[in-house]
Formats: sequence, C-alpha cells, structure tokens
Amino acid sequence: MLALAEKDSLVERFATMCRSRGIKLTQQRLVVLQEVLQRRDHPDAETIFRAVRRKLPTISLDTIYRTLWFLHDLGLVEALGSGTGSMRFDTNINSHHHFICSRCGAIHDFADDEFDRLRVPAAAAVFGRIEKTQVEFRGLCRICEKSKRKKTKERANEKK
Amino acid sequence: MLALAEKDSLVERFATMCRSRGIKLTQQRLVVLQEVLQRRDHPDAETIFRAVRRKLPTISLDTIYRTLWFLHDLGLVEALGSGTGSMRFDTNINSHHHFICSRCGAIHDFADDEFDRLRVPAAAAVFGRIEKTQVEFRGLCRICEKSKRKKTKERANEKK
DNA sequence: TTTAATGCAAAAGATTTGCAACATG
DNA sequence: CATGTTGCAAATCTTTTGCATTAAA
Repeated sequence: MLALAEKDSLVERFATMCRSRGIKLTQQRLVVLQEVLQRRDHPDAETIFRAVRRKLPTISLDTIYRTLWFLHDLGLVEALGSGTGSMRFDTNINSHHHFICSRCGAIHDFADDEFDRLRVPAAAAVFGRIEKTQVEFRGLCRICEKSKRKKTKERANEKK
Repeated sequence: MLALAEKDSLVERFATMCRSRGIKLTQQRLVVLQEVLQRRDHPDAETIFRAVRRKLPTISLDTIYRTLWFLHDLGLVEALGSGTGSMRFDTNINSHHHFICSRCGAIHDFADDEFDRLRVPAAAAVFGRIEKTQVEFRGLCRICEKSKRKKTKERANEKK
C-alpha cells in the first residue's frame, strides 16, 4: 500500500545512499529492495529468496541475507527475530505497532497516532536515546484461538 | 529482586503444576527454574546452561532447551527472539516494558503502570484477544552510542 | 515397577564466510 | 581497469530429535 511515487522516491534515496558510500547499485540489490517495499507481511530471508528468484533466477540465498542486512544498516528494514525459527524482516516504513500471536508467532501491523507519541518515562530514558516507539500486544490470534489443544512448539513447527 | 517468599511460592506453584499434569519434578527442572527466577537479564539457553552447570555438572544443553520451553508452556518465562543470534528468555514475571538497543540487541526492562493499561484500539482488537501489553522503545544504548563506527553485525558477533 | 526425563550423539535448520569469477563505476 | 559483489560450497551456530539409560512417582 505504498503509493508508486513514494516507492520510487525510496529507490532514488537508496541509489543516493549507495553512491555516497561508494557502494555499487547491483541488479540483485534493486530487485530485493523492490520486493521488500511491496510487502506488508514480515517475511524471512527464505521467503524473499523464493519471490526474488522469479525475477532473477540465479540469485543466491546468501546474497539475500547480505542485502537484507545492508538495508537494515541503511534503516530501510527492521529485524524482528520471530521467536521460534528464522529471522524476519519488517518492511513497513511507516510508523506502526504489532499484534503478535503468542502461540504461532504471527505478526500483524496496525497504525495508531497516539501510540506513536507515548511519553518516555525516566526509567526508560536512562538506557539511551530513544529513536522509535512501538507497542506490542500479545495474545492468541484468530486461528490459534480455534486450535487451543495443540502446544506452542507443535504449532510453531507446523509453519515450516 | 524477587522477594524470597515470592520465589518460594513460585517453586510451590511449579510443583503443583507438574503434579497435576503427571509431569515429574526432576533435579534439573528445579535447578533451571531457580536459575531463571533469580535472573533479571534476558539470557539465552547457553547462558543458563553455563550457570546451571555449576550446580549440576552433568546437565546437558538439550535439557536446558526442553526445560525452558516447558516453563514457557507453563507461562513462567517468555520467549524473546533477540533479533540477531539465539533465542532469549524473559524471566521477569512482573509486568514490564523494554528498551532495546537497535544496534547490539541489548534488552533492558523498566516498569510503568500507565503503559500496563493502554487502551486497545479497534485496529488491534480485530486480530484476536489481547492478553498482554508491552511497550518497546528502540534506540542506541549507552555503550553503542560511544562506538558508532562499527556496524550492526560486527557488534552482534562480539557478544559471542 | 511403570512411565517420563535425561544425556549423548547425530540431525536439522538458519545464517555466515572464503574465494574465484564477474559486474559496476 | 580497479574494486566491490556475487554465487557456490563449505563452515558455523543454534536448536531439535532418536534412543538407550536413569530416575521419579
């Protein structure tokens, strides 16, 4: 749900960032960035890999990792660390908050202006300068609510 | 900073939970639980392993994992998924919030009554019933603030 | 004594690294 | 051309599993 113009300007911005750091603008970086920009879920490296391979069949998984971490250093994606399993990347540039299923680990985004501007208590400020505020609600998602009998690990493994 | 009495009652509660499920109360489970209860950081399995091995030298790493997930199913610890690296376990039973360093992944707790009772926006409620609210502030911790030149991955690896 | 839990070693995943071949500036 | 990047394969790290043995109820 990023407007086209917005997306283009991000690609522009990316190109500039690369140039200014003497980093090369390769096909694979461009394709990974584009894939990442149009996603609204929280994919892991493998998922990005499968998607990107349709456009660039020779790309390798380790290039996906390198590129994802590179985008992360640039501040274009956020690393989520999904609980069980593989690392996931949050590609939602807009400020947002999370609902996380405590059972299956599914992550859903929602926006909330008020949550974007929570006061910073002194008890938190002592740890460092705060750059970002995010509220996390945890609970059972709709799907897990229906299959309560299974245990955490069983469900987590099903995802694979 | 758990009072002794509180800690004891948790061990009691644990024993009861085990009995009622026909699960055995072993030395290793008891020792892992005790280690977990007295920690205020967010250790990974390896860290717990090293600590517990001082009391029970023959314990194995996979027993640590099994026990940690068992405590998790019981609701006595929370799985954090640290971003880079290994899974971490939050052993703080009291309601609390997090400051997370976006560079090195360090996690610090703080308490805040008001944050414990944030309203739940409709946009979040649609995903499921909310059981827990947690605010996450992200930024550079004090240590990382001082060593800005290093990249994310370099610092993350140093921790090992 | 019955059943569940442990320790070990091996397997399975996920992620990273060294390096020769290759593409970009 | 010079340098940074890729793809591959092998290495590493973390976590899980199968199974014979041991310990709890």
